[in-house]
Amino acid sequence: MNTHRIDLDDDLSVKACVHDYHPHCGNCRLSGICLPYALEAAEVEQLDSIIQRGKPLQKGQHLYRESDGFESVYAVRSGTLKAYQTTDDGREQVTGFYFPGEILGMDGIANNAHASSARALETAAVCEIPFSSLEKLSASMPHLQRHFFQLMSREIAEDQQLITLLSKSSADERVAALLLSISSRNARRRLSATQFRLSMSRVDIGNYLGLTVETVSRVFSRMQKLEILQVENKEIEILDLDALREMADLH
Amino acid sequence: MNTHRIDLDDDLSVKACVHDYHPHCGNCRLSGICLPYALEAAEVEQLDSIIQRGKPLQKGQHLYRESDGFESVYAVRSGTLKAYQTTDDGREQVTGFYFPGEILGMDGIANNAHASSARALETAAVCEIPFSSLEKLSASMPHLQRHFFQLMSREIAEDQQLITLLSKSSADERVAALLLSISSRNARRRLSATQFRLSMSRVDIGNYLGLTVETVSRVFSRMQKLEILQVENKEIEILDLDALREMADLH
DNA sequence: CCCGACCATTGACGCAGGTCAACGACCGCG
DNA sequence: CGCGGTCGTTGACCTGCGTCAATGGTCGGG
Repeated sequence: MNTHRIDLDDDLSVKACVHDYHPHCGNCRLSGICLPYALEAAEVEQLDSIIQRGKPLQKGQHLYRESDGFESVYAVRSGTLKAYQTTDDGREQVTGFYFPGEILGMDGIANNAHASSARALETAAVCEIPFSSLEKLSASMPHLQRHFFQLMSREIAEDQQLITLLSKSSADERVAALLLSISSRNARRRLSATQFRLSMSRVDIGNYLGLTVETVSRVFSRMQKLEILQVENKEIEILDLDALREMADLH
Repeated sequence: MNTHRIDLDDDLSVKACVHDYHPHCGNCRLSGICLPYALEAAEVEQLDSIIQRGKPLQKGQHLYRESDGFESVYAVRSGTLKAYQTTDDGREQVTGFYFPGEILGMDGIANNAHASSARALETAAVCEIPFSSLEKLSASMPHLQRHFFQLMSREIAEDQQLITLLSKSSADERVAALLLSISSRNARRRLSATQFRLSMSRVDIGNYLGLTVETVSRVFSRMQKLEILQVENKEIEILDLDALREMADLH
């Protein structure tokens, strides 16, 4: 079922109790991804103290909506979320998928209002990090400040990667690139880089990549025929990683 | 010729001298765009002291290159720059145009190396802001810290706009959106919102928008025929702003 | 002032991927 | 366990934009 949950629950805080256990950053398996390396225990403790952990989001539930007031950024603890914008004429654009350890909501800082909406693609837990507290804390913790600059910078760099992808690549390249991205993000969390379950629908994939469902489906079929991929509904197995890389790079 | 230069030079610092005049933030006409509003004079002075102003870039000259070590972010003082990435297979992707008052280079923070290259589209002057100094200063100036978070957040939000554009829009919509973007950025600098000179080539426009030169050219011609635009080489006049907006929104 | 290189425009044509349609598979629900 | 709804796949067809090619226009350098 939900392997992330298992990942996270096997090392609970000492404060844990049945209906209100309290996981914290100090023992979170994902801290290597979402926290700066260089933080000292006391600093982690401080950071931990500002973080709020709400009840899990159910599939389809919103974490925040476009134009909601901006209060916090969020770290994904388990599950997957998608961020998306709605254009004036009602079309939807998925701008990103967020996996455990990743941070979302940073596009809301500029105007004190979220520039996108975020909803859970499956049951998901998040850590809420109130931004005003984070700002204050950053001023006294250089590592933390730097880390947030870096996180935002990475988001920019990744968006630019996506821009290039959308602007220059064929359908095959786009799908290949997404699969490789998911693969490497899985690897970072010590999950399989070659076998995983897509938590998003084909519609979402197509939307994200600027393709129609039909095209995404055809690409999957084609890759399966070429024995690059094993597709069984949402279950994906990458059979030939090199071929996939080649596909993503150039035509 | 270069109206920006005139804009900037008519109010020189008292320290000005022939070969080494020293403009500073306190009297820069663009400070409303690139600095936080809430900064006090003494704070501006401090910020000013870390900023370096090199000699102008000539057309085509690089400000930084992809994978150069990351040292600074840059504020455009005059002229225009483009940022672009080069993919493995040699294709180029323009990721942004930067006008006076705008800040570039923030994508380099994540990995301590620039994620894109930046070159001048015409003679341009920039203020170099060493990032390590900026970080230190931010820690003691909450307004400044907040401002930089906001700037980066805005860059993210804008990139996401572009993603939507590339993913969902027709050639007409893309070109219309770019023209409107330039128009409103001009307005912010108190230049004409309806008449301007495109500093970038059709190739760059096409590249940025994920279109070929030919398509860009055809769209311009079509818009001219519809009396939405007056195109005379790089000189653009928007004749019907509403029609252009309509074109950008939906089909 | 002239030349060559580059830039922009326009036309003819082809193709990748969008659109429309039909159908099968899966899944949550009663 | 059967039923309706959503999701995914596949095929046939169509079209917007890319590609190729030819021509004119502009600009910087000698």
